[in-house]
Amino acid sequence: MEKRIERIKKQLHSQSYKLTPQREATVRVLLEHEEDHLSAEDVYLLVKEKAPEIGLATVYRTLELLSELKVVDKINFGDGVSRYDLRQEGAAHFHHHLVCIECGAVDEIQEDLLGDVEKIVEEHWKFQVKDHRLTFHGICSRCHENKPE
Amino acid sequence: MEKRIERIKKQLHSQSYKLTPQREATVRVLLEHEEDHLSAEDVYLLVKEKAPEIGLATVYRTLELLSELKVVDKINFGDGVSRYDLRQEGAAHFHHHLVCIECGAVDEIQEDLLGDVEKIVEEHWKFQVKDHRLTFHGICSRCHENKPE
DNA sequence: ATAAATGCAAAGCCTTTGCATAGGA
DNA sequence: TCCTATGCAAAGGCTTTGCATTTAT
Repeated sequence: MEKRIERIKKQLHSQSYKLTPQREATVRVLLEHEEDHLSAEDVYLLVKEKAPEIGLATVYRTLELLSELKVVDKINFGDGVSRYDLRQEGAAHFHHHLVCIECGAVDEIQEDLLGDVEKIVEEHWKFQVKDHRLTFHGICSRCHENKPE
Repeated sequence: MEKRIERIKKQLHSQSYKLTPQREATVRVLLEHEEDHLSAEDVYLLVKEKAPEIGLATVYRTLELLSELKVVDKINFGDGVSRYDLRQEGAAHFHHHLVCIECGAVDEIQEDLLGDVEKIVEEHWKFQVKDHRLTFHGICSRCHENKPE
C-alpha cells in the first residue's frame, strides 16, 4: 500500500505534479476499494470521511489526472456516471468486466482474454490496438444459483 | 429498407406501440446512417430535415424505445454522449468497434470475435453471457498510413 | 372515446470551469 | 516568491420529465 502510494507520488513528480494531501486521500480511497467501481460521487463521500474539507471539484480533477497518468481507468457501464477503476500495477491491458443484469454486481476479470483477438484485429483490420474495453452483460453465478429453475 | 421498416413496425405493434410518423422518420435516419454512430442530437438534426416539427424529446423517447426493443444498441465511447447503433437484423451479438485515437473515426467489426472468449467466461466464471461491449482504442489503418515514420 | 404520443419548456444530473485563496517548492 | 492546487459556486451539456395538446385506433 505505502509502496504503491510512493510510486504514484514519483509518477506525479516526474511530470511536475504534486501529491497533495487531497490527492493522497483520494488515492488511498481508491486503493482501499480496489474491487469496487466507484463513481466520482462515491469517491468524494469516502474521501470526505478522512478529509472533510475536500471539494467535489478536486475529486473530479484528481480522478482526471490519475486517468491521464493511467493510474486509473475511466469506465462507463451505461448508467450515466463515469466510474474509476484502479489499474493493476504493471498491467499491460485494462481488465475486463462482468456486469450482472439481475443484481447489478460488477466483477473483474484480470486475465487477458483478448490476446488472440487483438492479433486478429491488428492483422485483419490493420488497426494498431492501444487499449480496449470489454464488458459482458449477463447473469452472475450468484444470481444463477439462487434461481436454478 | 421498406422491409426492415415493416418488420420494425410489426415489432412495435406486437407490444402495442405505434409506428408514428416521427418514429418512422427516426428509424429511416438510422437506416440511412447505418455505418455511423449518431448521438441523439445528430439524429434529431437529421430527422428535422424530413420532419421539421419533431422535438428533441421525441427523438430521445424513440431511441429509448428502440433500445428496449433491441432494434438499436446504445453505446458510449467515453466522450460524454450516448450513441445509437442499429443492430444487424438477426444478429446474435452486438458488433465490435474500433475507435481511432488520432482521427476519432469509429469503424465496425461485424464478425463475432468473442465466441471462444464467451465460452471461457461461461465455464470459468459461471457467468451466463447475454450481451457484450467490445471496443478497441488505437490507430486506424488510414492514420497509420499517413505517418509511416 | 380512450389511451398513447408529441412538442415545448422546465427541471435534473453529472461534470467542468472561473476565480479568489491557500499552500508547496 | 511563484506557480500549482483547492474550494466554492456558477455555468455547461446531455437527458429526462411535466403537462397540455394532438393523434391514432
